[in-house]
Amino acid sequence: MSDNRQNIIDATQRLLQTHGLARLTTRDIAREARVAEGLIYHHFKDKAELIFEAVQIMMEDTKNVLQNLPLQVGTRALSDILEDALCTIYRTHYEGVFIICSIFSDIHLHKRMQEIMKERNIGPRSKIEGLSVFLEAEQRLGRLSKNIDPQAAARCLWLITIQLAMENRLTGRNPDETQVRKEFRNYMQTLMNGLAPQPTSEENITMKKVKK
Amino acid sequence: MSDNRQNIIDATQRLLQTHGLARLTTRDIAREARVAEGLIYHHFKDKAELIFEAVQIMMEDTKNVLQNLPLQVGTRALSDILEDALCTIYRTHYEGVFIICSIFSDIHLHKRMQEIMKERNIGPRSKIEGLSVFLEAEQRLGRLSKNIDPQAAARCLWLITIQLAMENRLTGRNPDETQVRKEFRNYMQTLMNGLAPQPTSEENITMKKVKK
Amino acid sequence: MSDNRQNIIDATQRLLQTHGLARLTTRDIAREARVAEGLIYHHFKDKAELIFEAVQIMMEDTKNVLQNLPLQVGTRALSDILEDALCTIYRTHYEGVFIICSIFSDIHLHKRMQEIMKERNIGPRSKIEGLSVFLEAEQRLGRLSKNIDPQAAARCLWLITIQLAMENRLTGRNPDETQVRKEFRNYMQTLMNGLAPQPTSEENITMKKVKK
Amino acid sequence: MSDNRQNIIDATQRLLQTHGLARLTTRDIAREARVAEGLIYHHFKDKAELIFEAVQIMMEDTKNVLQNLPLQVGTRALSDILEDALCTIYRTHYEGVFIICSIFSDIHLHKRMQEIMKERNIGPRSKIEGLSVFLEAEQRLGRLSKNIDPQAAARCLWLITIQLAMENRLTGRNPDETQVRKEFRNYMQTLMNGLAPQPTSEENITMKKVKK
DNA sequence: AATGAATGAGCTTTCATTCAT
DNA sequence: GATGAATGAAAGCTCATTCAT
Repeated sequence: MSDNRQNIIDATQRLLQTHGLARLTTRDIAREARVAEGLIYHHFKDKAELIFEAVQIMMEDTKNVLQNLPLQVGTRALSDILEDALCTIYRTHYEGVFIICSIFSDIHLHKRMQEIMKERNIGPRSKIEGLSVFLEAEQRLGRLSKNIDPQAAARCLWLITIQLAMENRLTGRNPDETQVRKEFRNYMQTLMNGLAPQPTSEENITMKKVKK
Repeated sequence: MSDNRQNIIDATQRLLQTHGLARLTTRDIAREARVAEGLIYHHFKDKAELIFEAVQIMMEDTKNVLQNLPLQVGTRALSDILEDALCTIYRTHYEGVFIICSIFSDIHLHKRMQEIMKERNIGPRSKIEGLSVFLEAEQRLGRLSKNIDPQAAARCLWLITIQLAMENRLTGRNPDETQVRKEFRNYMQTLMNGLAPQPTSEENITMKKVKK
Repeated sequence: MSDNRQNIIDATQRLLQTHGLARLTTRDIAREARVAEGLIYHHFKDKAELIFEAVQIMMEDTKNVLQNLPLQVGTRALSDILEDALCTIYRTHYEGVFIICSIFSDIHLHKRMQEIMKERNIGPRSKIEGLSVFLEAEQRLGRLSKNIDPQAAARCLWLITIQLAMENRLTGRNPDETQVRKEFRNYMQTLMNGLAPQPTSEENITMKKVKK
Repeated sequence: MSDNRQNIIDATQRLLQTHGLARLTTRDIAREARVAEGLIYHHFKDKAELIFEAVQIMMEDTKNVLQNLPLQVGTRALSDILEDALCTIYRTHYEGVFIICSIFSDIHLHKRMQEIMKERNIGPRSKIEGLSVFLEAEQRLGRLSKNIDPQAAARCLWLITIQLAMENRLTGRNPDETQVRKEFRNYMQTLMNGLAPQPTSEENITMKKVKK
């Protein structure tokens, strides 16, 4: 006894993640879900409704994952926590990048999604929020510079994961977590030290380097 | 006497911005350009090449700004130069984000685009290159920290503008230039100072602030 | 209750024989079979696969005759067995020469056909094989010269029927079976005796003639 | 000063020989002839007329080549003369096989060609005639078995070259003359000795073998 | 005579959707 | 609920032909 409605939604999600919306056909969905093509129209009014359902569920999932992130404030070395967080965000985006792009490619879909996102408060802002709150807390603990704006910082970190996820997805690579982690460390070094020239003596820089 | 090649490109741009890629058909393009459908294939090898051409022209502004960036090394306050550049990039991407994402949402189209880019020796990197070269020069002038990797920094700046463009599009907002500029300044401050807490005395920070 | 798959194949055969491949369109096939054009692609991967299927069925007779040939080894006069077989091959090829040549006239189609044959492990050789095996058996029985290469001989016989079919089609003639049979006998005599002058006495030749 | 009319015909012939009729476009012809596409319609009523002209000229050429063959009766070793002749026929067919097949693929073209061939007495029969006459003469000289029918023999030889030409053209191979010659010798051995078992003593066979 | 941009009908193929079973 | 054969509109693309220059 299988819940075919759910099967179809799951199959749609899987195909959206791996192949995108542009070439997503009802035939492929039916094959992936191991049901007849006609059954789709028994459970959903049309293809658009099915896609809409699938995307919505994916977005809720992503939101939940990210909102549970900042429970770890002060528990471990900051860089470790951040790395973990970024890896989670990376994974989420690696899975969702095709969908996000797809929504932009269809003005109809885009408009409807905008409405939904407003209603349910799902959106990039709301997701970054979790990271931002976490950084603010760490800042209060003195583990982050008092000069930075936590929101802006959260965004910078956020962006890097998106970029990496898109690049890897589109080039067909799927590096394992250790590799991803290594790349993040590289970017984070730049972000932590800042772009501005250091006004202090040479020792300072050396010290920093030693620290890491 | 009409240049139909240009007509077709213009029509494509118009339709991309108003309806998105998903609903873009050669039939519609021909109708919009008031030419026969077959003419498209006289001037372009296939639909992908036409889209490529349209996107290239849309990105012209960004290209020009970034290629001319190295000429401004050391001319004005670093933050001013960067702000101007980022604003232009932002604007172009705000206009074009629909189209760029669309291409990413269709694996077939994306592959064909990469082929065309190879044929013509154009790469997405080439745009960031200008920014990267500029940052390196500024670094040599001592206006940027010696600890940063100019390439990584260029990427961070680049990403921020794209992300901002996407986010505003996704949420349906269209802030005017002063607002955009303000937001950039916020990000850049974070990037310049770095996330890490300053190990030196309070004066240091004050000095930095004064400098800007 | 109609088997539309078969309808489509039948319609294809009819159109191939009456109009040739050059003017064969999927539209016409669908109309002839009284089905929707799209149905063709439900039952066949592409137009080439449909044509392949149609040709296969047309060649069925030849296949059966040749595969059953080894069962007749030594049962009747060798020349009778061969004549029967060649007549069937002739007939099939007279019907099918248009189509076979058509496939050779389109490089794309020809390549696709070879792909399909590879997929299904079918080869044109396999038909000649039956003839070749038969000749080898007869050779062991002493009813064929020990000096000949059964494969080369099989090929010669095979070619003669095809050539005759092509020539008659090309010149617009359609001789009845007795005429065809007579012509084959003529060829076979030449093949059996060989072109080389007989080095032995006159009696020899007389003996041969008596034998047949 | 160039005769563009002839240029176009020549280009058409070249393309027909190498690529066949099925994908022959006026655009390709114009490019091959280095003229504008429109010029074709200045010199020929339509594409069909051009093709017709080109094919006709090719057929006349072939006819001439083959009718001059049997002037060498008795001049050299029989096998040498035959080998030379077969090589010429082979070459002609290697060049013409696509055309022959193409004519079969279009019933319209086929019917018109049939008419023309009748009018001008060009056809496979008339071409084989030359070979047949030659064999008859050699038979009278005692260099061929008195038992064979020269016409049937001519056909057998003829067929072999066609078959080899088709096979090589379609598999994309173009073996040089020595290779072709070697293969012919193999077939000719079978044809010369005949398929029938040798009724004479064992020595005879040995003698034959020694002879070769 | 020569050009090549422009036309538009027609091609193969795709795919969301329907419907008899 | 479930199937999958069947539909037909529309997609990208080809190509013989025309025509202003």
